[in-house]
Amino acid sequence: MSQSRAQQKEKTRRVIIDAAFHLLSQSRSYSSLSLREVAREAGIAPNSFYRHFEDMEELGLTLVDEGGVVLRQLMRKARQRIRDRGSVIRTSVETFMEFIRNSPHVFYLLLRERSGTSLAFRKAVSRELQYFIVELADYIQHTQNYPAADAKIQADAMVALVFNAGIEALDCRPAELKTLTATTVTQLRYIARGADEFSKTRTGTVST
Amino acid sequence: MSQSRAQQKEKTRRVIIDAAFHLLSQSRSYSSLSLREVAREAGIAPNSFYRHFEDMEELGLTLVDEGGVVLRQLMRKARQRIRDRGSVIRTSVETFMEFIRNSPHVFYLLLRERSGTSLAFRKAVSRELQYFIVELADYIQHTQNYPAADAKIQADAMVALVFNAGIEALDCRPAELKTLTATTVTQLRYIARGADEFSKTRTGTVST
DNA sequence: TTTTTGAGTGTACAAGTGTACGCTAAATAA
DNA sequence: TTATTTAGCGTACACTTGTACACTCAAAAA
Repeated sequence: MSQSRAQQKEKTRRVIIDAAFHLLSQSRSYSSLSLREVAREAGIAPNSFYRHFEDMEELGLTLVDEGGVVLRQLMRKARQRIRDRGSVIRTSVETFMEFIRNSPHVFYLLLRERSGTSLAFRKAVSRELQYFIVELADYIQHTQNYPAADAKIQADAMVALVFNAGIEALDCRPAELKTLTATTVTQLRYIARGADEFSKTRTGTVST
Repeated sequence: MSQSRAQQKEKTRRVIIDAAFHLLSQSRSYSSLSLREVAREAGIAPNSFYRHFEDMEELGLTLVDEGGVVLRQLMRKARQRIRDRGSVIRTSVETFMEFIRNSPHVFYLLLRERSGTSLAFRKAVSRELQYFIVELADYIQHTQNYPAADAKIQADAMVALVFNAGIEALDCRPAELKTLTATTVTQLRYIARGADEFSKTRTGTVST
């Protein structure tokens, strides 16, 4: 039992992280959380917080990283499903909607900090989203045989639309969610189809 | 001078509103503003605030309304420009980018409160954006001769993408802004083209 | 004229905040 | 064994917050 000290510390760290995630909700953004509040929720003294994090910003960035892990797990799951039953677009959108329902706290965090007041946060979230975009762009590039740049633009648009749908999903009753999903699927199809047509029609220059 | 009393009140109200807008910035969201801070910026006593607004939420909703006015002015301007020199998509995107540069405070507000913690705010911003979407859908419907529902879906996607570009524009150096604009224009073209193709190919049912 | 109204002020208070400082006690090192 | 390290705590302090209350004094009403 030569590392029980470090183990205990790691455990407390987890408690703090979980407490912070738990406090996030539709009516509570990360920036509105106070250090004392997180400490209270974690069941530790306010000062103990500093044994684990420099300040709230450092904790926040840790949360974003953890959120990124959840996102990548989601991505893997989606890939698996696509292999199982085809239909890239519908499967992706449905998997994402499921994610929002299952891990709303993570989604709140990423969504809000993406356009939040802290540059460090914005960068961190942006970096996590890039994984998604790059991966999707790769997929498009290889299955559709597009130039990498075009695939990236397309993937970027698709992720933006899915995220946008996520925002609307927050205030949706379950019934409306189906419509929203269908709408989003249609929008992604427009993009896929449009990009496809452009790649066929590729003329030298395009007029304004 | 029989209404100088009401005039003075209106004037102070404006000072408060302007003070609040002035405090908004890339590093300052509305929800992080305190009543005292706004009062300080406006040069009035904290208590005087209550002579004009019930609480900070009421002031915030007023700001969103005023932001909506700015947006609609923008829309009118864009329509004029389109009439002058064609090219709907490029003109719209450029006008919007200009708006972000000229009225960043308004954009910060709408952007953040759209996915913020207050339902009232989310609804208010959503309502303002609907003007945009409906107007754009109308345009598409009439110039392209689409069913209203399809046009709405298309317009919705376009506004989402332009807004998304706006988020990225916030952390852009002017040089990158040109690339971003070009990318966004391409994305909107994908949608326009994709929707067009779908409307042509309209078969009975579409498989998953 | 006198009376009433109401925008704006100053004081005050309870509640919450971040964090500095010094301590305890248990795990680890010597 | 003894000495050192360190996670966690309690107290304390200076600060900000929202807002209740009692006032002023000029404009509007009577």
